[in-house]
This record gives sequence, structure tokens and C-alpha cells, in this order.
Amino acid sequence: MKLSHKLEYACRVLAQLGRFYGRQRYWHIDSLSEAEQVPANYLVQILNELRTDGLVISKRGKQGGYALARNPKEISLKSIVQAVDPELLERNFTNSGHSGKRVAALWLQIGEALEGQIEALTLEDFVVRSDDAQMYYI
Amino acid sequence: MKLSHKLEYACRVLAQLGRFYGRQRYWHIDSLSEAEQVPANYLVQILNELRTDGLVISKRGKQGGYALARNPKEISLKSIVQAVDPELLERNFTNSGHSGKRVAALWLQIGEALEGQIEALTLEDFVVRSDDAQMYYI
DNA sequence: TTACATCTTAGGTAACTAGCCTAGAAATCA
DNA sequence: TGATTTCTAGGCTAGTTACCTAAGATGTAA
Repeated sequence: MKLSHKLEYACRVLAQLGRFYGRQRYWHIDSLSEAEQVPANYLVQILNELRTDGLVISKRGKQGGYALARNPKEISLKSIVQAVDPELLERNFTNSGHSGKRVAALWLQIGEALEGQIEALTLEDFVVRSDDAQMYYI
Repeated sequence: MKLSHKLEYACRVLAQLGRFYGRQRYWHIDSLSEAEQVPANYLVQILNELRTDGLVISKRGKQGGYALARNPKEISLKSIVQAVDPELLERNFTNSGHSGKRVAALWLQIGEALEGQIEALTLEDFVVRSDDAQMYYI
């Protein structure tokens, strides 16, 4: 499984936003960029796509920034993928040639299993809480 | 799940070779190209990679061509992927940023599930036998 | 041995894409 | 109004994909 930078960036930044969901606070692009090591100029685009897909909300001007649009538990990984890298879930089998149908059918099956996995995870699973951090180092 | 043309071509051509495994026969590139609708000039490269990975054997000169190196049941889909499009199974998580570890861990899990699927299938599953063809049209 | 069929190999290339950067417009608030 | 921040559209470069070209190597059959 090879990820595009874009999708990995999106997961990390959303996870970071998820940590503080519930508090009345907007995050600057620069803070997110630094916290999750994502090039700021690229992050702008990514957040933009997440916004048009309704996963984050934003506010301009002073005190502006980005925040999650809803509870991390209600944001499936699939919706993140669809917002940022929909190609990952696309099916592009051509069905041509003598074995085309069979090959397409089997890969479809594999793709659906993958999609099932991605549907089952939510942003909550990606959020690193302080207690979790301890778990890693026991 | 989006496939590269290369990988889809490889699956189709190997499936075609699989149909006739056991009979003493070599297939010309041109026949394979036509049967599975794969550009001949590209197919040369693909077959070459399959050969260096030991999945097919070849013979030059008159009566030459390509054939499967072993029983379709003993050729896993994973070995096909590795021969032709190893990137599909590569892991390229960066682990950086505050949420890097967690994000990488979860995607690793997804990737391993995918790899499991691909390991479980063999070329035999891709081979379209004449009886199968009937099944499709009942 | 000769002719020829076929694979082998190296190289090239056009089109596309990923991953950024730039710069100005627009909104928000003191 | 002016400082701050997001918003939007565009451009750019290195790399990749999906092929094509052509000469060379090798085996087969007559």
C-alpha cells in the first residue's frame, strides 16, 4: 500500500485537529504545518479540498484558522480519501481482451475488501491522545 | 483500487498462458497481444520482467515464444505484482509530524490486509476455462 | 550453412501527474 | 483603516507512465 503524500498529510493534519475537537479554537495553517511537518503552501490546497468536502470549517482574518467540522468519530477514513485522493478508490479495469472480465472481477473483489477496511476506520482511530502517547513508551 | 495498465496487462496475458499450461506450446508475442488486447511493443517489456522473475519461460527462433514457467496454482498474484508493479506493495510512510507514527501504523495495517488478499489468490483463479465461460452466460 | 522467425535489449519520447511555490484577492477584527 | 489570516488561480519542475523504434542475438528448419 503506497500512499500519496497528500493523503498522508491530510490524515496527519486532521488527526491533529481531532485532538482538540470540542474546544472553541481555530488552528492557523502555520501551526498545523509545523506540528505535522507539512509544507504550508501545499497544506493550503489540502485544507481547501477538505473544506469543500465538508470535513473542516475555516474562518478568515484575525483569530481565523481551521477546525474540524464534526466529531472525529463521525469522519470515516473513506470520506478523507474521497476528499483528497479519490483515485485510490477508483476502479479503472478495462474489461477487454479474452481474460478481461475475469481479471476485472477479481481485482474488483480486492478493491472492495480494501474499501471495507477504509470504511471501518474513523478519524478517532487516528487521533493521538496524551494517554496513548504513554502507552507507546511503557 | 486503481490498477496500472501494466499490471492489468500482465494478469490478462498470464491468464491466457495459464489456459494452455501443460500442453507443449509456446505463444508468440503477437498472438498474446491480439488475444488480450495489449500493445505488442509494451508487452515485450512486460514479458521480459516476468521472465527475469521466473514466472514465464521463452524460446527464440521458429516455433519460439512464451509459456508459463510452472503450474498456475503455484503462481501467486503477489509474485505477479512483485514482478511487474512492486510499487503497489511498497510502504512509504514518513512517520514524521506529531501524528506520524499513528497514521503510519494504521495504514500499515490496511496495507497488510491488502497484501494478505493478494497472497491468497493464484493465477489459477484468473484462468478462464471453457466451462467457466458457459457459467457467465447461463 | 543459409534464411528467417522470434526473442532481447537499449534507447527515446509525448503526455501526464505530484508536489510544491507565488501573488494577489477577499474576509475578519481591533 | 490597517493588520492578519484564509482563499483562489495559476505556474513550475522533476519524475512517471505507456508506449514506440531499431538494431542485435539466438535458435530452427531447410
